Amino acid sequence: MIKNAKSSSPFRVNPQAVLKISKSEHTRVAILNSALDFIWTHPFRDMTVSSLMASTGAGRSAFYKYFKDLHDLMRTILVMLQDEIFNAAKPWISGIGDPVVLINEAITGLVQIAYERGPIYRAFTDAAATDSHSETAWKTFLNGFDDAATARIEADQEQGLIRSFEALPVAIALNRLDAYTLIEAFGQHPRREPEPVREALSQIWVSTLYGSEWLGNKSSNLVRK
Amino acid sequence: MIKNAKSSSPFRVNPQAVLKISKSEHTRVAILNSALDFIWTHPFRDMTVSSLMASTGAGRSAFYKYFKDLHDLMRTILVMLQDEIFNAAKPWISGIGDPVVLINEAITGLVQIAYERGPIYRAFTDAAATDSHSETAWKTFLNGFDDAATARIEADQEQGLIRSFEALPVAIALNRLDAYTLIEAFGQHPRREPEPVREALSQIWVSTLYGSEWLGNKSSNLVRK
DNA sequence: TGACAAAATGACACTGTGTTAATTATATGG
DNA sequence: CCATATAATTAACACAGTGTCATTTTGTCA
Repeated sequence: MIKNAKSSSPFRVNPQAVLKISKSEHTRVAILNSALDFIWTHPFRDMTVSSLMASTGAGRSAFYKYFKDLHDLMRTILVMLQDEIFNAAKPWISGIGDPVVLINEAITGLVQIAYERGPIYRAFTDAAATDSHSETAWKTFLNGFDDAATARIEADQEQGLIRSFEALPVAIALNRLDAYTLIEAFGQHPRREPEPVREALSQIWVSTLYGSEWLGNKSSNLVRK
Repeated sequence: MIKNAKSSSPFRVNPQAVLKISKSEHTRVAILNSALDFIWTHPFRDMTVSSLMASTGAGRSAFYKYFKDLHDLMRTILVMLQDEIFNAAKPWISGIGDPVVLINEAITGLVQIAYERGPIYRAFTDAAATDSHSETAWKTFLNGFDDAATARIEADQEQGLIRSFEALPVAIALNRLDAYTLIEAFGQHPRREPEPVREALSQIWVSTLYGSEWLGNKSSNLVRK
C-alpha cells in the first residue's frame, strides 16, 4: 500500500478502465505497479518478493503464480518499455533528410525518455549483473540499437555522408556511451540536469559521424539523396 | 585447489618470495588469489564465500577474519588495480606534445589493460550493482578519470586546441564510453578482438575533442605551447 | 617447555528463496 | 440460486548462503 505522487513511478500499468478484469489480471497488474513504484525509489538490490507483495494485499507466495522470479518480472517490464525507446531513436535510424538534424532529434528523445524512466533502466542493468537471463535480455536490447545504428552508418557511408570506417565497433561504442551515460545521469535520484547531458551526447555523435564542422545549432546542408 | 594456467587470472598477488610471511598474511593472499582466479572464469554473481575458501584450504568462516564480506574483498582488489590503469591514461592526462598522439597512446594503454584484466573490471561493476559500498567505490574510481579528463580538456581549451564547450559533461560521457565499451568487449570470455575496439574509441575521442580532420594515422600538428 | 596471542573452526540464528499440498474464492451453467 | 469445476491463495517446508561467537587449535618466543 501507501503510495503518494512523489514516490511512485510516473509509469504505471493501466488497469484497463476497471472493466472486465479477472482477479488474476488484477493481481498481475498490481505486482507490476508495485515493482515500478519500488524501483522508482529504491535500488533493485533491495527488492525482495515480500517487499513487493506487501503492497499488493496478497501473500508472498502468490507472486510465483505470476512470475518465475524477480528477474522474470524485470524482463517483463523491459519488454513493456522497449517500443517506447526504440521509437525515440527512430528519427535518425530511419528518417530522411539532414542527418545532423535527425540525430539531434533522436538524442533529444532518448534523453527525454531516460530522464522519465531512468531508475527503471538502471534497475535493468542491476538485474543483468545478478542473473544470466536478465543479462541476455539486456544484451539483446542493446544489440537492437547496435544493429540499427550500424545499418544507418553504413547507409550514410554509401551516400558519402560519413567517411569510410568499420561501422559496427563505432556503433557499439556510441550506444554504450548513450546507455551508460544516461543511466548514470538519470538512474537514481536526484537526477542530473538533462540539458548538459543532451549537449554532450549530441556533440560526440555528430562530430564522430559527420564531422565537427556541423556542431552548433545551425542546420547542416548534408542531405540524403 | 586445482588451478591450471588456462583458468587462472594472469594477475595474481605475489606471495613475496615466500620469505617472512606470517600465516595470517599467507591466508590473506591465498584468498585474494582465489578470488582473482574465480573471477577470471566465473561471473561475480556465482562467487560465494565457501566457493572461495574451498581453494584456500581454510574453512569458510576464516574468511571473515580477513574481509568484512565479498564486497569488501572486491574493493580491496579495485584499490590494488587502480594505479595500473591510471598510469595507462596518464600520457594524455598530463603529457606534453601533440595531443592527438598522446590520446592515442592513452587509449592504446587503456585497451591493453582492459584486455588483460577485463573480467576483473567486469566483476567490479557487477559488485557495484549489488552493494552500496562497492557502488560508491566504483563511482569514486570513475570520478578520478572524470576530473582528470575535465582538467585536460579545459587546459587545451585555454590553449585554443579544443573549441569551447562545457568540459565536465563531455568528459563524463567519454569516460563512460570507454569504461562500458571496454568492459563489454573484454569483461568475459571469449573476449572481442582489441584492435577494432581501439580504433573506434580513438576515432570518437579524437573527432570529439580535436576534430575529425586529425583522424587517420598521420600525426597532427597541434602542439601545446 | 610453557604460556600467550593469533588463527581457525563448528554450531547457530537469520534472511530470503522457491515448492507443494491443502484450502479458499470465483464464475458459470443448470 | 446452487453445485461444482477451476483458479487463486496460503501456510509450511526445505534449502542456500550469510555473518557471529564461543571454543579449540596452532604458532611463537621467552
